[in-house]
Amino acid sequence: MVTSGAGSGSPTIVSIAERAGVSIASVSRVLNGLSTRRATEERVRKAAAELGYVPNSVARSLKGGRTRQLTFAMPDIGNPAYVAMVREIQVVAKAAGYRLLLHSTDAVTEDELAVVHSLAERTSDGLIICPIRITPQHVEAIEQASAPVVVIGSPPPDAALDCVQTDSAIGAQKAVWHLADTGRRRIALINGPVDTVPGRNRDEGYRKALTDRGLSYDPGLTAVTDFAVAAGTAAAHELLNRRPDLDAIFCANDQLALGAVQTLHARGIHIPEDVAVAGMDDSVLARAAWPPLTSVDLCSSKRGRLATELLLERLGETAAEQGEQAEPAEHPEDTPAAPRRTTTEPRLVVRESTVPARSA
Amino acid sequence: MVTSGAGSGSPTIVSIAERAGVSIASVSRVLNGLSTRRATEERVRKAAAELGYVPNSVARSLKGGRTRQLTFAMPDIGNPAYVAMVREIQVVAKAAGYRLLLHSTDAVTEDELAVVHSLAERTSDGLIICPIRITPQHVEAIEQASAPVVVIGSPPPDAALDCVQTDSAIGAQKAVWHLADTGRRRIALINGPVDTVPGRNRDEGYRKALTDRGLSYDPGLTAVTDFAVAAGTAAAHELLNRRPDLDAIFCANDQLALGAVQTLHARGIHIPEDVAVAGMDDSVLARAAWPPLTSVDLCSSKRGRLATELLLERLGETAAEQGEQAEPAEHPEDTPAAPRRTTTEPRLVVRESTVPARSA
DNA sequence: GCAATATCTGTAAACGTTTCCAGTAGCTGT
DNA sequence: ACAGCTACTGGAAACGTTTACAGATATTGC
Repeated sequence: MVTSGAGSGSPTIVSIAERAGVSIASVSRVLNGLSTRRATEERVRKAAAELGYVPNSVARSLKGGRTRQLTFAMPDIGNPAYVAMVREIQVVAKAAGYRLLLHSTDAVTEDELAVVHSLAERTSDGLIICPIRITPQHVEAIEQASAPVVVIGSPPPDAALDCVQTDSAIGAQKAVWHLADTGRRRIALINGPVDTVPGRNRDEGYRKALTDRGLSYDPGLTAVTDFAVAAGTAAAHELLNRRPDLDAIFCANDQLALGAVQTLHARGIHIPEDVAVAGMDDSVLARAAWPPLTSVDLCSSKRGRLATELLLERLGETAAEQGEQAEPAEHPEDTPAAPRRTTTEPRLVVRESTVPARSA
Repeated sequence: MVTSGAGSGSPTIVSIAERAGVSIASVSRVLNGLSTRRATEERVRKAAAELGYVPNSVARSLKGGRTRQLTFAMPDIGNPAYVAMVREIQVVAKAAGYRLLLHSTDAVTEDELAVVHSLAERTSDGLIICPIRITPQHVEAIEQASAPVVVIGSPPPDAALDCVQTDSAIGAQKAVWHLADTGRRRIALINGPVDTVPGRNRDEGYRKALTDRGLSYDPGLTAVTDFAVAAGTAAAHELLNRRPDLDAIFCANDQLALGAVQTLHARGIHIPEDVAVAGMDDSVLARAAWPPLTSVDLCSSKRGRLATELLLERLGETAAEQGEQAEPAEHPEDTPAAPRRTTTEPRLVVRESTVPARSA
């Protein structure tokens, strides 16, 4: 019937232009709400509706240089702490009109670097990355990255990176203080790998807290393993064999704590009467356990939100309720914005795994 | 110094062509491994390396019509069953060279339809969607979708959709059989909304199993609420108030079961001696609970994997180890491939929440 | 060394948009 | 009805690739 355009694929701006008898420029303008004569607008809208036109986002990205996609890379989606981040990132990103690309890196450095480098492919407009080991290569790759990157975690202080961190050493300290203050004297530690930032910090906080409370550090009371439930189970067995008199276990995350709890149950040891258990992350697992776990809230959700907001700001999405006066507009063009570090305060959440519930 | 190209943005194929003194066509050919004279290849590679060239995936997508992105849309990333799917989908997609876009729909129909329709934007090459309510609009939208869609779930039998399903009615039946066969007589049900496919199926399986074992259906023993931990806690309280003599609770998923377990603990009721509890999904929560939960494995991971493989096949990625002879190549072009339904078999996993552990 | 061939290379078009620029049509005021 | 202005419109270029085609080299056989 008609000349062309109706042919094969989905309708484009060209099909609409033909059908409406206008130029593609006019179609584009109508569709983007630029001022147009009433008659033109109506014909274009009609044609677009009849054809069921939907703009091609790839073409739009190519022209506009923005994909409206963000990437989140984390070590392990099996860890509820990261799930909490994903959820929050998704919400904020979606609200700002961005889609979310997900990467699981298994905490493998090469994979993490690959994700950073892949920004050069222009597949997404920005990256939130959550590395548990931060090498000089990480820092360099991120500093050189071809799109904004926000790190969730704690890079070395001299690294000029945007990041959202939490002081998990203090978090660990708070947990151990709490254990000591509720009368525990032989407090064990089940930690993740100490060559990771979280592992190192937890170790540091644990030791400091012991000193603070006049307890001595005893290597026999510590175990180092992976951040996972099964690892917690095994480590707890080992510790109990070695030191049957321990009266508390502080675990570097909730997964480890859950594992430890299983071991204690299996051995008929009462929580918290015989042994108290505390975890970190305050993830859903802390509430899922029995007894509910005392845990240090490291603000996963909040960090996810803050990271996303910071990233959006770097992307020039004036982060709406920024509260501050809109001053920083005067950027001398070549000065990169000063890296910003945001810190959240860890918070101890006490539950029945360390303190018996008062009977009802 | 040089004429042009070095200017602003990242290096393109044009910059390389200039630097190497060849045409952009040659650059493209070298970079895509097409046959080239040795000298040309070397100069191009050298120039590309010096400039740190990375191909622009958006431009590539526009030309090629493929984005190498898949989308996964699920109701709630807080549910570990979906997390299991995400993880598996990620792995398979990544192995095939696809990135993964994530959508959380909160099980809101409009959001789900929007995701399906957004395929027309060509943002991703295919979609895996996991709706818990499947309306005629869903079916129609998916049938008309402008890219392949695989449903994880159970659309009505007459819907011509690719899907990966599991018979959760039978799953529920198996769980209730097990409870009855271990001596329980007053078996309660905590279900999710019955206007969802999973809710309806669980209800059906529960009733069938009761009949099978000569138990009568008692509305006073059932509660309907949301698929969430807090909902499980509340529902269990309600049921126990109403029927203090119940001796088992079958829960429509692990989150509800976990909630129920909390309630039982809080009331000092012993599991499984006084009341047995069974859940569904066999998620990490089932192992996290104490006592570990008997649960019906609905194959979340496997369904995620199968769905992704099916989707990749629809995308023409010859799914490698397909085993079959490569016959179906002869497609008469207009016949759409016959919709395929894959079903996984639910499997009961018995743990201590229904059967006391034999003492060691 | 020459023709015939095989191999490689460059030009240009295409993918679907947005946007600059110049031109044209429509208004306004008289 | 006309000048002058504004408001809209169409042509064309651009974003960074891939690829068909034709044209240019290099290779081979004698």
